[in-house]
Amino acid sequence: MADTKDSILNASERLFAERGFDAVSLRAITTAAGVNLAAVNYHFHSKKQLLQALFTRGVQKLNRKRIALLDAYEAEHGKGPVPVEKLVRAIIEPMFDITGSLSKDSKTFSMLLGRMYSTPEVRLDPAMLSDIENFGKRFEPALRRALPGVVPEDLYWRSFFAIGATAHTLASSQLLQNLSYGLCNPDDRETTLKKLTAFIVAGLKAGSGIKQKKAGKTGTNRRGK
Amino acid sequence: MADTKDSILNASERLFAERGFDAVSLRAITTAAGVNLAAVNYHFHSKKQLLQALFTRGVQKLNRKRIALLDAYEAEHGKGPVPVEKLVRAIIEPMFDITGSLSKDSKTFSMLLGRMYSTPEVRLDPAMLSDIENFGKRFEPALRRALPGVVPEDLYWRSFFAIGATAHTLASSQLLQNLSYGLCNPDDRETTLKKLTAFIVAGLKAGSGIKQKKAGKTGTNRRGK
DNA sequence: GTCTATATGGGGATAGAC
DNA sequence: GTCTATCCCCATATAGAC
Repeated sequence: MADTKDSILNASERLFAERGFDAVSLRAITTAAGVNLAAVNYHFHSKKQLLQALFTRGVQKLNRKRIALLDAYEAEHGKGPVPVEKLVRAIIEPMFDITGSLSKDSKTFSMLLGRMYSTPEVRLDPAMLSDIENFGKRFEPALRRALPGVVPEDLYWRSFFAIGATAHTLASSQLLQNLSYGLCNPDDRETTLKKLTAFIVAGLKAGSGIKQKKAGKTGTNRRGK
Repeated sequence: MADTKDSILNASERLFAERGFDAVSLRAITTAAGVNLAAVNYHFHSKKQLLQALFTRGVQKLNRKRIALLDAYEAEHGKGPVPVEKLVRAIIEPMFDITGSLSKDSKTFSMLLGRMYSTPEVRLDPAMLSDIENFGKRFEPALRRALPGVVPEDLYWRSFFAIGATAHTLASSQLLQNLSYGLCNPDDRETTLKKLTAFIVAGLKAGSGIKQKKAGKTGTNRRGK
């Protein structure tokens, strides 16, 4: 049985993901976790630091899985570059996998993660920072090799956009079902992953075949200005 | 001159965008607006409905501009389809333009809009709904024509991802500056637009038809399931 | 480590004079 | 329409017994 601390983490992960940080009171958390109200402040010192701990735990789990996938792919491809498709997959797939500790709801932390990017309450603590650095050190070179035609600046831009698409998918996938009049089913994990990966890969590769979009040649993209 | 109601709208637009809905008190709003505390409830009945009004006002402004742009592009292209690039541009560009009523800060509503998608407090009121419908009725056919190779289901998926990329850019562009160690400058509006448009267009077109994306050796795009 | 009880403060909303 | 004063609730956080 999870001890008090873990119960709190698991309950708050779910609640924050569902309702957002401000909308969830400590009372709601402790009730859901079956622990005493004062336990949160005893174990985490404050509500903010609880959120902090939550993210740190989640991001670490996440990056461990990502790097494991990358390791596998790199082994598979020997000295050649790992194709972009697989790199994107390695980064994104774990975000749709994380089960927190509740086996029934598979998307709790992912939803929370989707919210994180627009959650100013979260500050990067040292543990999380070093974790993110490790992640970057592993994936950046791999991406560079896989996309030799994309200059570093663009690689940042595009990765940033990719994060946005992913975060939005994690946080608001329900919206898609409405917008598409039921045509798209975001609860189908594998389909979602496939569509998202295809979109991101295309965006990352954009125009990397032949022409650069720098001033000079206008190529197919005529800007009427 | 802005009357009380508008002062409240403008002040709250800025504050909500900067700090988020819950983090901004009515007292902060009325102080910033230079009006009395009770004025908010007098004019908007509640804090939630203030947010509502804010979104309705913003979305209407936004869609008016978008449709005007589309009109212009369609006139320009006669009976032929408007290229995807321009459609994307017509949708996205106004989001980076909106100045609210504060001439000095150009991104207030846009940032707020970026947050909206993960803001459960917002419910679509009738005015906003009909507005969004008009928007869809104008742009959906145009997109279909511009992307004949993309099945409707995928068009929804991809538009959804595009929204995510855009929202993220609007809401957290500051993040990019850090992630890229200063290499990318998200305050440069025109560059941001160009990069974002290129990314989205590539994602929308992904694997459609023949004419684009030859990424050399990794171009093994196994389609079909 | 866990609980009860409480301190302390801020929040949204309103009543009612002007 | 605008203001003052206030109500009342609910939040986080802590003190101190067990």
